[in-house]
Amino acid sequence: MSDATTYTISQLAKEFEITTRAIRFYEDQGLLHPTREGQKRIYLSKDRVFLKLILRGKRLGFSLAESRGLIELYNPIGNNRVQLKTMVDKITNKQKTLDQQLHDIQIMKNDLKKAEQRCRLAMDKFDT
Amino acid sequence: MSDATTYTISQLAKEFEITTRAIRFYEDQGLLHPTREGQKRIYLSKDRVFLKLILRGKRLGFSLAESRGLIELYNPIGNNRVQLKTMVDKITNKQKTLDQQLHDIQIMKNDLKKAEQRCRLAMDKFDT
DNA sequence: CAGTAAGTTTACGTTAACGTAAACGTTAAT
DNA sequence: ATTAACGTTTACGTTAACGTAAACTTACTG
Repeated sequence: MSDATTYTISQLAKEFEITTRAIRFYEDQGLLHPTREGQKRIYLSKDRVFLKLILRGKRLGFSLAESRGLIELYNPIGNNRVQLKTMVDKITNKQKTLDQQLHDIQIMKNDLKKAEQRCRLAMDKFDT
Repeated sequence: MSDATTYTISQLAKEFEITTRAIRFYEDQGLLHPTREGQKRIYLSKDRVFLKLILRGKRLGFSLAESRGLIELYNPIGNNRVQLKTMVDKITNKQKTLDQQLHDIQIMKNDLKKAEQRCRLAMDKFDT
């Protein structure tokens, strides 16, 4: 499970088509925690997973703060009852927004389908 | 089809739980086109539909520019072949990003489910 | 040993999407 | 007549998420 593969900052930048600036910024915001080899940042596969999560979050319109919240759910889990309860609440909330998004997407897909049909009908008339 | 219901800016603001400032801003950006009664803005049901669309877009992380693009799909459709082709392309692109978002949501929902299970397991151990 | 390729820090600039405040005009009620 | 509730325009302020640039180090490469 503990993948020992490491990555440089430019490797990750290339793979995910983002800038190194962005990656360093995510670190500033506490989303990534690369180790150092001298001055240089070394990223573990864990960081790569988190990066994926960040970008997935961005595609869904999440802020970096929200993605940081999601990343924290990957941690070895809080110690006491209260922390666990808080965690479950956070999870439940996220699940609700995801379900809302699912619903929104269905509506939009329907609207787009209708719009597409209108276009195709109008185009057909040109071809007569 | 032509609903004659009209709305004041504060009615819409209250209904959708946004500020009047935001609504005026959307007009500035060319997303809404209320008529005027003297100085005051009067919104038709069409505007209300567009407002819904804007907020739905926001929940999915769309920019106002993107939502404006979506609104334009509701128009009486472009005149010539080229415009129609452009329109269909835009629609196809949006459909792709929506499908990508659907995929992203499935993954996230799965991750959240696992995280929730870990939490519940940890909580069960407290109750023994 | 000069060059260049990849890394670093520091810092100011930029865009989107409003928030906030000032200063003012209607209309209705007290 | 004044206060309240709602509306208007104009304009500066704010936050997030980087972009861009400068100035520098480290490592290899011809």
